[in-house]
Amino acid sequence: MNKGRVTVVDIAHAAGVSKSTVSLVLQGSPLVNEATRAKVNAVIRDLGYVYNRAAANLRQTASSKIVGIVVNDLTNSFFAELAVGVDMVVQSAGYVQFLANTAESVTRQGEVIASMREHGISGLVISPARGTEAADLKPLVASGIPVVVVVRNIAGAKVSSLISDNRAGARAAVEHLAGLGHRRIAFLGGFPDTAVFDERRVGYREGLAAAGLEVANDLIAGSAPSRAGGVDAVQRALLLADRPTAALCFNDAVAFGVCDGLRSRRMEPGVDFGVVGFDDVIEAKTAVPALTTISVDPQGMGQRAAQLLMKQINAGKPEPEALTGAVRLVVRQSCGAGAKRQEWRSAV
Amino acid sequence: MNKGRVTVVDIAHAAGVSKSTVSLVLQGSPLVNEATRAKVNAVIRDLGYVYNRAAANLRQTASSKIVGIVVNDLTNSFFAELAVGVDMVVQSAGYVQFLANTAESVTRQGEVIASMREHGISGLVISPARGTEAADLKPLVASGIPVVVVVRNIAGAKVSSLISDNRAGARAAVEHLAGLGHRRIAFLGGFPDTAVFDERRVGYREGLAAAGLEVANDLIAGSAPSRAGGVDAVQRALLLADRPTAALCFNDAVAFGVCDGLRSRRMEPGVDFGVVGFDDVIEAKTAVPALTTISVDPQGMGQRAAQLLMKQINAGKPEPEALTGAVRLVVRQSCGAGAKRQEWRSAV
DNA sequence: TGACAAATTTGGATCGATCCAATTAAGTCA
DNA sequence: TGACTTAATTGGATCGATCCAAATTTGTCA
Repeated sequence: MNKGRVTVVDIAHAAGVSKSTVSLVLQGSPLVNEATRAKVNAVIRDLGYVYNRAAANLRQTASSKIVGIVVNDLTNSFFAELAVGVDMVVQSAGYVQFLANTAESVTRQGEVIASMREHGISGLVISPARGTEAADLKPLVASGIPVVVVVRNIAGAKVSSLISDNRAGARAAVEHLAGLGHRRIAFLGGFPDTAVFDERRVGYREGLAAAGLEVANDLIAGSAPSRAGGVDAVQRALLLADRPTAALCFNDAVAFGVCDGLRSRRMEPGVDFGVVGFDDVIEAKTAVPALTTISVDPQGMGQRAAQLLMKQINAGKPEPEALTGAVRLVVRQSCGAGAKRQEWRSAV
Repeated sequence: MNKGRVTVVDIAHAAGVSKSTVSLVLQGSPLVNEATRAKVNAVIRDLGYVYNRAAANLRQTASSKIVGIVVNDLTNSFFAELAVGVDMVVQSAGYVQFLANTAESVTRQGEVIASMREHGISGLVISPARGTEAADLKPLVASGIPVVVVVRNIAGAKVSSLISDNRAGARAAVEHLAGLGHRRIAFLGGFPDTAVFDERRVGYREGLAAAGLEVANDLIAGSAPSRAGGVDAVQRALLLADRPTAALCFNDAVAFGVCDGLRSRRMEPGVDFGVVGFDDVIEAKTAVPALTTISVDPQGMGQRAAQLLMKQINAGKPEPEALTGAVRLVVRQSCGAGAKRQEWRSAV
């Protein structure tokens, strides 16, 4: 008994052919006679044979049919959806994915990438942890494995990237709020030392400038990019002498927190204060009030990233491409667009 | 050039030793002399050698250091956190995880399990898709691979399971609401054809009985187990002649939807209507009002499931165990416990 | 029927790391 | 120094599937 494991040799023996023939059947070669093919397939089914990919991949000509996906925070539904998008494409291409969560730890990220390399991934989609540098991906890229960076860019890394158009999105949001009559528009939440924060802040400023509004630094209040952070940020903003009447939030989680914070001060989002989020997570649509936000479609983004990766894997030699994901403003209730026109003044 | 790939033989040649010695160094054997070990390690670093796990696993004595995790809906943050919990344990045990999302498709689930088998996983944690039968896992268990089923049980499958104590949780929630003075308590949301729904409904009935309340079937309103489903379910419940004044919801997502639905009818959750969720997802704590719910701790559950799996992998022969996860009632605002005592009557 | 082409089948070498038995080097002691 | 133990190293076989060149069978036509 070979530990219960059935191999090509066992199949060959039982079917009365050579292992080479069995191998040809396995890969659906047209060289093999229909009658033998049928017989071999029957034996395969009878013996409960399981193909051993690891053994096949040993030949250097073969590729592993495994891709890695590394995300910085899977508990954030944005990234969970991103992973689902990748999974969909990867699965239908006959690949499987190694998924690892780094929880924003560059150390752990290094470990999982090393482990994935040892397991022979043929490509990697990564949403890097905060503080990731080009050097962290260097060995991977050097060995010719295609890498697609999503969501957060890494300066100087010679890899493909798929980043959503944060600047244009933020700008559109601010212009929309200005169009509704708001004069004091805050930018709430997010860690100021990240590239994404930077891009959105630039867009925020552009939007203000385009609307002929003054840019005041006290209207920018960073925080953790979470619901709790949003509560915190809006509370600080409301302490200002000259209060904002609306806010663009770093992301949807922050925006929900801002709504919570407003309510705890007896202000109703979309009525007493305009709120715009960023990302358009699934809950944005069904929340009350429904969240006006910049739609990024994380699942679609995951799909595009995976498609790009697949293209590069098949191409053999990866040619870095930098794509930007289109974003669009989705107007719902939280910005107050439906409410009757009024002058937005700081309530006392 | 071997396609740039560095192997043990290359290392051996460069270090002036045999491949056997290199292999011993790789596995940290005490048999090798310190001086040679140092030299070999230096060469390994210099040449940028990457260990090839697939090749090593080819020997039948070795195990793959890969586990699979299959979830039915990764976009649901409950399962995303479960996956994170599994990932934590698995990573620190030096394993990597194949993660696949089935989106409740039994067909896809079958495909991914087959694919994982071909890649030689040494264990599987699975939250099965709706409609999964014992037969779907049969070949896997037959080949001696440990399987841990989480969240949803599969009748008749000879595998280990880790299911949270749905009955006790639901019962505690209902007794709590009854203790607050509620007489008409609804059970909202969830698909009625699932085991989890069944268990929670049993607990709901037990709770009503224990409080001496009548069990009325019209107070049970199923729906999709999502935020949108919650909105829908509460709206139907409020159309009843004899309206409920509180509800136990199938899960937290439904509970949030119920809050949304109440607000859209100008009722405030925790004031005009008592709401209790199930699962205790991260947002439950920070939502406004904070959600009273049954805490299941999905991340901890993932960890326990992974630990159980690891134990079985190391044990060699998997001995099926059925564990139930403890749950506890977390009282926050949405149930109205903080509000001043009053008679709960159906508001007109 | 023999010569030749086309269709099938096959043994052996190969991928990269591990394991075993066997060999060599170093150390100990009478 | 020789006999012996202990430490360190090594060649070859092995895992399971693939690939190649070579062998075998079948088919075609003069």
